[in-house]
Amino acid sequence: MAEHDDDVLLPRFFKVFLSESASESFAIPLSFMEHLADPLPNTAKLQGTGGRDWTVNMTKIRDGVYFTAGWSKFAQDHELVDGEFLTFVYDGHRTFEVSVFGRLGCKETRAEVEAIAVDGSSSDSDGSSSDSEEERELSMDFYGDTSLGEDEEISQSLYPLEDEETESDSAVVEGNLDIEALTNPHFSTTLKNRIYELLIPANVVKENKLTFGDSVKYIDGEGTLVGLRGKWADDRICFKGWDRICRRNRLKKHQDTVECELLHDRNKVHSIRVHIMRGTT
DNA sequence: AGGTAAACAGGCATAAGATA
DNA sequence: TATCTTATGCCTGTTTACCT
Repeated sequence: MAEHDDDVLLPRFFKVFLSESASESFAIPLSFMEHLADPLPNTAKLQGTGGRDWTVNMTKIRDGVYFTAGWSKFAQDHELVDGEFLTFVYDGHRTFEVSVFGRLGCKETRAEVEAIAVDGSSSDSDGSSSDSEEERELSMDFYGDTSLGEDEEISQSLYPLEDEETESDSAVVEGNLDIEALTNPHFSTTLKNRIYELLIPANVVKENKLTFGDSVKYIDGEGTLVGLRGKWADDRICFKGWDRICRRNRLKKHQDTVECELLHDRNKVHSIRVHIMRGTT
C-alpha cells in the first residue's frame, strides 16, 4: 500500500498509440522532458506489464526526445494497435514502467514471461486485480499529479507549448469509436457557441452518482489540460478551459462529435478522456 | 393533454488581460 | 492610459421530461 503511494509520486505521462507516427520511434511529450535524467541516458529500460524488459535507445532530435532503436520491437511484442493508451511511469533514472490500456479502456497484460515466478517488481502483474480494481488503477495512473488544485500547476497545464501541440499524436477517432464499448460513464457533445465551458449533462451525473472536485483533467491525444469548475447560479456542472480542447483538435461545428469519457475514482470524476469523431453530425 | 419543473443554450454585462 | 479582446457569471427563454 505504502509502496503504491510512493509509486503515485513518480513522474508519468500517457500517449495514444498511432502506428502511423509511432511504429518506428516514439516521442516523449515535451512537457515531460523536465523529468528526464540529465545528462540523458543513451538507453532506457521499458518494463512491460507482462514482466519482461526491453532496452530502447533514447535519442534527442531537435528539441524532443524519442525512443528509437528497440521501440519497434517493444511495439511489436505488445501487439500495439491504433488508439490504444500507453502510460509510462518513470523512476527518475532510466526505467519506464509501461502499461497498455486497450481500446475498451481496460489495462491489458501483454508480452508475458512464460512460466516465470513474478519477482514482485511490478505491482501490475500479480494477476489478482478485479475489473473494478483495474479501473481504479487506471484512475490512479492519471491521478499521479497531486498538485492538481494549485493555481500554478493549473495555469501551466492550461497553456501548453505550441510545439507540444503540433508534434504530438492526436486521439482523433475517424468516426469508428465503439461507444458501446466504453466502460466508464460517458456522454457526447458538439461544438457549442459557448466554447469555454464543457457542460456535464445532469442525467449522466445522476445516473452514475458522480461527484466532482474543483477541477478535472481533459485528456486527448495531445496530452492533458486542466479545467476549473465553473460557477453557475443553478446546479449545473461545467468546467472551463474546454475551448483549448476545441481549438487544438480543430473541432468543427455541425460536423464533429466529441465523446467524453468520465474517468473516476470511487465515483469522483478526476479526468475526462476526449474521443473525437469527425464528420458524424 | 396540460401543467410544472428541470435542464440547457445562449445573450448580455462586466471583469480581466493584452496591446498600442 | 485608452482601447480592444477574451473570459466568465448572471439571467432568461426554450426545450424536454415527468406527473397528474
